[in-house]
Amino acid sequence: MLDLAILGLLHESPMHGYELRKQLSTKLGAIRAAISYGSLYPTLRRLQTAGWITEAGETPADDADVPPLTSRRGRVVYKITAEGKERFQDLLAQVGPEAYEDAAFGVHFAFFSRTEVDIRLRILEGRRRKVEERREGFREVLQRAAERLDAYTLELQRHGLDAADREVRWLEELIANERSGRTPPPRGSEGELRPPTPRSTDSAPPLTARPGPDDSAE
Amino acid sequence: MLDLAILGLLHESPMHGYELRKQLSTKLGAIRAAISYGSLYPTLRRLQTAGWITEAGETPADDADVPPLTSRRGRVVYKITAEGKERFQDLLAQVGPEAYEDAAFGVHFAFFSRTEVDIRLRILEGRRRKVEERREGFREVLQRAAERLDAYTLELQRHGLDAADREVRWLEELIANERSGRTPPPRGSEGELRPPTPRSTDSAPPLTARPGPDDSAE
DNA sequence: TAACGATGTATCGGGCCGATACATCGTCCG
DNA sequence: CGGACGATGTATCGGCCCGATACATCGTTA
Repeated sequence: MLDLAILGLLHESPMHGYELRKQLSTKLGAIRAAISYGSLYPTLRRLQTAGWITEAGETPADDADVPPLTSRRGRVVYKITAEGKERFQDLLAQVGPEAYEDAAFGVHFAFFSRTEVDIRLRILEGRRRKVEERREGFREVLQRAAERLDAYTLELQRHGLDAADREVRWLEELIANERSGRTPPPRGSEGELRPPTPRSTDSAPPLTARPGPDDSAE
Repeated sequence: MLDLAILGLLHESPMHGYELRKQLSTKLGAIRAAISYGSLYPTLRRLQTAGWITEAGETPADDADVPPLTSRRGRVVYKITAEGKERFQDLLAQVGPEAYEDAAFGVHFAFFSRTEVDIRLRILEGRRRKVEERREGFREVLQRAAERLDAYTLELQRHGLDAADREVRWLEELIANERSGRTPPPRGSEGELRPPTPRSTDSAPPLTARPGPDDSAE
């Protein structure tokens, strides 16, 4: 899961660990909290061993007189290899039930611009089914066991029901949009394809509900 | 975190592992996915070693003639000890920054009926602050870096922004309610907005946004 | 009678997190 | 001038928790 995210980012441009973490945090911020270095560095080493990425020696811009004082800085820049790109495509297209999980779904979604439209649809629909099941679970609890639970637990259930319901509707919009052929920018061109932007300053944007964690998730 | 949840459930009544897992799933369903046995059983053993819980031997209802054929079934019922109850209260009142995390917040919330009002308020406010920060993060990304991100990533950000925004409002309602002295969550006051069946078959219940998980991004 | 799904306990490998350590750099402030 | 601080940067370690797996019993269904 981290593999996919890291390969995806390095596919866009070479980077060192720290930068990688920052970009992951903003790109996947809606999905999972900032990824820990305790995950990041071991994963980088694993990817390197597997041959998906390599170190790309920082190109020190070479200065002839200053160097002796501070020994070469420890900045390690990674870049993706040809095998890494293949691996990335494999992972992208690998649509198992895990891809509908909160975090994994988010990562797949974040790289949708690099994904074929039919894969996108399969993932969105799988995710929808999963969230629908979740939602029905909440409904059942609320209808059948309401009197056996305390007020706060019930509130939590309503909370969950509403979130699931919203996410289903969000997914439905996205699915409809994909089917209509009007898909967001294919790649490389990030000119504004969304002139209307109906939600910029709005207090209550249309879509949503939270995949994360979720949660952890988690 | 699991400790708190397990002690809380066993505080209500003795139970065996399987049952514990089921109850946790419904009680915390909005927060985290079903807890794994790979977490549950080791945790139970840890709690037992610490003396917070004990085995309460299943009271086999004793039959004199049937036993020899099948050796005693392996059902292990656990019950909380006096020390366990103390521990539970300690954990409940322990309001560190961790308690504002998605999963931990959910667990604390689920046991709010056993928590003092002032603790409840502190947790709700801490959580609110945390989610507000999250929300501002999304806003900044959307305002300052919108043109550097692809359409799907942007959609994810809006998603997150909306969810965070909703959760903040949810928390605000809960906080206001706590302060008003009307301890348990309100319910019923929002009825007039949509007269027939507030949320049973309705597509859009009132509150929410999702605390759980992580995310997870699994 | 065989298959299946629910109930039930348990372990193992591995992913990921939080805490921590350490080092450099620029800036702010006394 | 010097020290504190925060951002940048790499890295490890202990531990929580998950998913997969194994195994066993029971009742229902085919």
